[in-house]
Amino acid sequence: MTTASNPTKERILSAAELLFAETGIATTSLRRITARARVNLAAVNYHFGSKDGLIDAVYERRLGPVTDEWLTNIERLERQYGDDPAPVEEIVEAFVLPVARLASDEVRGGRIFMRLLAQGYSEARHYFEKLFSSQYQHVLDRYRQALRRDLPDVPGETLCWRLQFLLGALTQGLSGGELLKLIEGQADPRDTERAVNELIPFLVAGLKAPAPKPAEQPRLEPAAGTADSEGEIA
Amino acid sequence: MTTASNPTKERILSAAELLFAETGIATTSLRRITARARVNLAAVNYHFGSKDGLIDAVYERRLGPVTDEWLTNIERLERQYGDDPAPVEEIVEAFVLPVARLASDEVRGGRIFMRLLAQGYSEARHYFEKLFSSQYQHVLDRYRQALRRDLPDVPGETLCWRLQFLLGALTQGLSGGELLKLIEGQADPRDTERAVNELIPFLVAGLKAPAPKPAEQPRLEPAAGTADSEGEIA
DNA sequence: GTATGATTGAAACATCTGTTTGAAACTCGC
DNA sequence: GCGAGTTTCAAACAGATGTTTCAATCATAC
Repeated sequence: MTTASNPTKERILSAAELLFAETGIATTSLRRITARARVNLAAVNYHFGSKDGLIDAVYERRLGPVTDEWLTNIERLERQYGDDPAPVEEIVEAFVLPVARLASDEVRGGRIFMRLLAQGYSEARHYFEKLFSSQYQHVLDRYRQALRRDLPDVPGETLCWRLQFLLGALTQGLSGGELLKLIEGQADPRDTERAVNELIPFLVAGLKAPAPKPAEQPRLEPAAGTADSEGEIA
Repeated sequence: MTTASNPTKERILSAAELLFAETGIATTSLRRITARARVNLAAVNYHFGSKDGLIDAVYERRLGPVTDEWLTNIERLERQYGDDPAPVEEIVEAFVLPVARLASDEVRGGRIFMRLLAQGYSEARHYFEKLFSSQYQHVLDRYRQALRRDLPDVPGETLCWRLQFLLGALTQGLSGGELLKLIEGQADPRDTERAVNELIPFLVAGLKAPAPKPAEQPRLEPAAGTADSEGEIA
């Protein structure tokens, strides 16, 4: 009914995903999408209601399986280890692998979507916040609690920060590595298997790091130059 | 001539930066910008030539000082330690602080720009690639080499990957933490000083992590469900 | 075959986009 | 005070955008 049985709907989704990732969501017109999908312009509004509906559908198609896998994995760990803390490595792997699997889904353009995901916070923020608070928050919290049990020396707040860093490194690392190309020609940014192999020790070590000393001295003394005050705008 | 002495130019830049960060670059019209800046519509084309010119100027205004500071810091370290390897902590701090200083520049809306930076790869990619290859690549390489000397056990490629992860965690961590809010209400995402304090141990530990074992078994066996083949689009 | 509902098609809709124009308003040296 | 150069302004420009319309086509059950 919803998938695969309806070819034009899927054609539109794939074309949209590709073009969104290539040139951004806002700058991609429905005409470019429908031309790429070899489908009539009106088909988008017919099948998805509006461009916003299409955007939602593009994200939904990919993110659903990831959430499911996240949930499956954490539940497996909880069952497996009971009240004992699961090893950090396994928790991290349980979190990273579903995303990596998405990124490595070449035939369905997974990596393209990863780039879309990395930019999601900006262009489709309202959708993300809705989606996040309804689904991911819950899952993410399970992972946080699992890590918490395993890292008694890391304060709760610090763990929150580190989860944020983890998410940043994860999306950046799996989104195809535009930056990596620029750092040096060496590593192949398309090698997801390799990316995972590199990511996990990095993240595990970061999570396990000793908690930062509370304050020391403030390191952010005001910058040297440029002291114009810049009037507010009403 | 160029800065501060020309009020409308600065007004446009600030209004554009704010709106770009709030609603994205492509979806922000010149009319919204000029209205916010209380300036005539034609002023943008008069002062910046085009919308693209304005986008460039917005990025340039913030990124110039960061690059300068990056360069200053790495040169100070090179001078200070000579042929000895500088401690990883200091290298990381020398890299993180200029960005953090930018993010904490509340009066000039630095954090807003950080969000813009985090989304920069997608919306202003062409500009970023130009800018990156002309400026950052060079600086980033100095940091990479400094770290390389200090981490002889970490293979070159692995270090490249880790630099990428570092950049991801850095932008995500300093961009105001939309995610952090959602993880849990605890930490204050606006506390840049705190973010730096948390970032540095995390990144240092990640960089120092033992190198990953080459291959093991492939961890990305194809996902369980969803086996529709998804026709290509020509 | 024919009638019913879902889908496609080409064309037009109003609106918004970045940019340009040319006249008015300034600034500043003389 | 005047006039050259810079900056502002309102108005218009051509083009692209998302959406709607309504007839044509398709599939399917009777």
